[in-house]
Amino acid sequence: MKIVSWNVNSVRARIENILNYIKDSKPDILLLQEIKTQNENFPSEIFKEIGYNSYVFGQKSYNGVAFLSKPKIENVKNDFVKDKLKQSRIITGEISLNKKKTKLINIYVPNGNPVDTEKYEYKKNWLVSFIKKIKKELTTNSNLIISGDFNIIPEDIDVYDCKRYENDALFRLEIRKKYRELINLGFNDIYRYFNKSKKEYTFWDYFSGSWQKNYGMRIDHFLVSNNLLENIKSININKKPRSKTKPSDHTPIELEIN
DNA sequence: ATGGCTGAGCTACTCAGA
Repeated sequence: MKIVSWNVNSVRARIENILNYIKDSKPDILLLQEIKTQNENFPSEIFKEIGYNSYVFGQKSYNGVAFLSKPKIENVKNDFVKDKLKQSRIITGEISLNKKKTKLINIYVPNGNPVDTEKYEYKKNWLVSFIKKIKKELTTNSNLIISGDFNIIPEDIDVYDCKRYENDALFRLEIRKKYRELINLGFNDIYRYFNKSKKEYTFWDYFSGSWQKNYGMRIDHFLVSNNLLENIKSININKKPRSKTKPSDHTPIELEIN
């Protein structure tokens, strides 16, 4: 089973790129973030035509997350954490992996910049609530996949210039510690697990030739619970979509799991 | 290099992204 996470930066502006990507990479399940549209304007019919069910938690203009899936996803919910600002940042559902009932958790973590503002506090509090809920979830379910745009650079090697980002909301030690705290509940950062020292990124901003200069960062992740580690076949950052015309600023990260 | 580039909503310009 191929499960992919991709922050598309607007599903409607990106529709051609998404369809081309699906044709090329044939994911079974796509976790989308930043769809930037309400449920009623999500192009579900277009995806239906190529064999994908849509499960959407949209929002006007900003945020919004969704699943596109060939297999049915059960028990889809958008209330995993209570969002204080009522932003659409999380959608969960259940699939079966090798007879293990598995919860898929698709997240779009707040950016948090600028630091020392209410935006930063919102990110921090969002992560605190999320970790608390994951801890609770683990008491009844050991098969969890958390994936999406975390807006967290885990380590120095995950950004082109760590000095420049040390006081940024994506890289501040306080935020990275939240990431470690989450992992320490019993997860692995699957990209880093299979690539101990490789420098690869999932995001390059649109400014001043960042893509061409490879000024990027690794902020989109797959955290898989220890119980599912034996099921994993591979993980891959697919840079091709970022090189196309009218790209998202993020590129897909692809997990193969049995 | 706190700039510059892109999308939504809307139709001039602001907000948000990271």
